[in-house]
Amino acid sequence: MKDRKIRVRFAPSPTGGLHLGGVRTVLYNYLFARQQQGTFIVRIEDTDQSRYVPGAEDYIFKCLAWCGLLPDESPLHPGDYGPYRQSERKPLYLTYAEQLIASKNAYYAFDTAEELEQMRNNFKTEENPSPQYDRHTRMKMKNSLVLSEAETQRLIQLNTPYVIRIKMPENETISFTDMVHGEVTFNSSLVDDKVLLKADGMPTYHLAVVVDDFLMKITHAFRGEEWLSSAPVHILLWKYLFGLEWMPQWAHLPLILGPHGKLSKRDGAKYGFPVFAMNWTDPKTHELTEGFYEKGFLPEAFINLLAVLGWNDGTEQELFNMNELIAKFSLDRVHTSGAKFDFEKAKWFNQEWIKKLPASQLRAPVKQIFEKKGIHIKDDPAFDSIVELVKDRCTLLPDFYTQASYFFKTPEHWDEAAVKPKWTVEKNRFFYELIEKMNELPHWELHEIENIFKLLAAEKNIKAGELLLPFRVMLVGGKFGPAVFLIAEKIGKPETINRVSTALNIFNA
RNA sequence: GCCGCGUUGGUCAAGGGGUUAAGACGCCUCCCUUUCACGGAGGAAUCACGGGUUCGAAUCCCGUACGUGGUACCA
Repeated sequence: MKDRKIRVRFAPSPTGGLHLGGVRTVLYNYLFARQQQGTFIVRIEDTDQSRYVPGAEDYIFKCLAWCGLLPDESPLHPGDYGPYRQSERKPLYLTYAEQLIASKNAYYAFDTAEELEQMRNNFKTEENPSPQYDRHTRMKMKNSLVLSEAETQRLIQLNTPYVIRIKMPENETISFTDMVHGEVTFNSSLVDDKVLLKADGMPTYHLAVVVDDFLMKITHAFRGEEWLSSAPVHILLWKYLFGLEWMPQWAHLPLILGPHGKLSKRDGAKYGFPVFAMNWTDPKTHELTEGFYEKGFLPEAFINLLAVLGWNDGTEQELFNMNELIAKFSLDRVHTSGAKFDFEKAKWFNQEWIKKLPASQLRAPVKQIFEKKGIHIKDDPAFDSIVELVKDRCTLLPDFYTQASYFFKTPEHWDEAAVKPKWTVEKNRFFYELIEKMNELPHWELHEIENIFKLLAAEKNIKAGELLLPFRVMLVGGKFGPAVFLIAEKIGKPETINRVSTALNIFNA
């Protein structure tokens, strides 16, 4: 790889939701690009027309926007290396595939799907349950290696569907230095003759990545570890087509695992945690997979938790903002082993970020939750002070609703079980008299309220502590929330009196 | 089956020949708090196994086991 401007790319296939692991790959790309003053590109790998899913591409960009990981070049903001969708680059690939045929590193294959299946069945043994199209079998198939030149040309003239396959060399050692794994070695004899160009004229991933990474001048290529096994194919393609000195440096990132093996949508549904960045509804099955956004995560927290799932800076620091990540991220501290995703820890990150951010930054998303529940916020400064008051009690954004909705509306149910067992006629009388005292109170202010409350309690010879919990349940509905007199002050005199008398009816029923 | 990559508490992890093997999440106990949280103090729990190399191995080497990915005209 020559010395040149850093260019990295995230290359998603628009076939569905954007997975946790996908976002982390984007993130590492982004951090690396920003740190190295490079360019971050998004290229859409839509070469499989049978897997085209409408809406998936828009969805991906929506997720990136929410995460704050916007690319410098993409189909939406093209740079000088477009088009940025592989489907729009289709004519390019044939040229390169034919170049490989000319150099005898690839060949035409005319086998039908049925013939391939037959081959696999014929050669299947106990030791080899999945025979490959490789040096053992290719001479028994229908391809330009066994057919005469004339016959090959004739079939092509006849519009016989064909694919172009790479011809893997025999017994060559292929190795490269991966930025996270170090030296990785393969024997070419063990790799099959992968299809490079499909019968519909579209390239497979293998051809497309190599061609596009070259044409787009990619210098560093990050991808999931599931690609490591096909690295030898890509390395050979680089060697045959463009020269190894132009090949990007590879970084194969460790997988993110679920509770039992690879993390899947199913795990999310089963264990009740999101696996996609944002909600995704499959347009065919209408199946909804939950997203971190809708679950109530802050993008800051989502980015933070993803960054440290497979990387750390070597210190005890766990909370990082984007700028710190850009400054501190380094590939040589990315782990080699997969990490199990722990939703409990993920929630902790969100809670930390809620505590960390000022109310002014929490306001917009929290407000949105209230609006959805039918509570319209008019007074932003007042709302901010309430957000500030309850944020220590919230781990996910919707918690703000349960923790603060009583500031805006009368509770619908009361935790009677917390009060009733210790309810007495004396307490009952206390609260009736409290209503009167509150009514007479000229200045509705925290300390004044507390004062009359305590004086009355002393007068009635009841410990204030005995009365505080019932009072709280009357105002809040349950035994939670900040200081009870503060709540009374905030909701105002008429509403406090209203809630006390409403609750009294219920406690006495 | 074959090939690749991995393996430090339940989970995320630091440590890369000599350490009482950090820290975080979660769990438990206590303190703070007339609620719930926040905060604070403590606790239980670990180097997959077997062989080497070495005065000494979590750390290096080799096996084994296990996990994981690949083995598609999917990415």
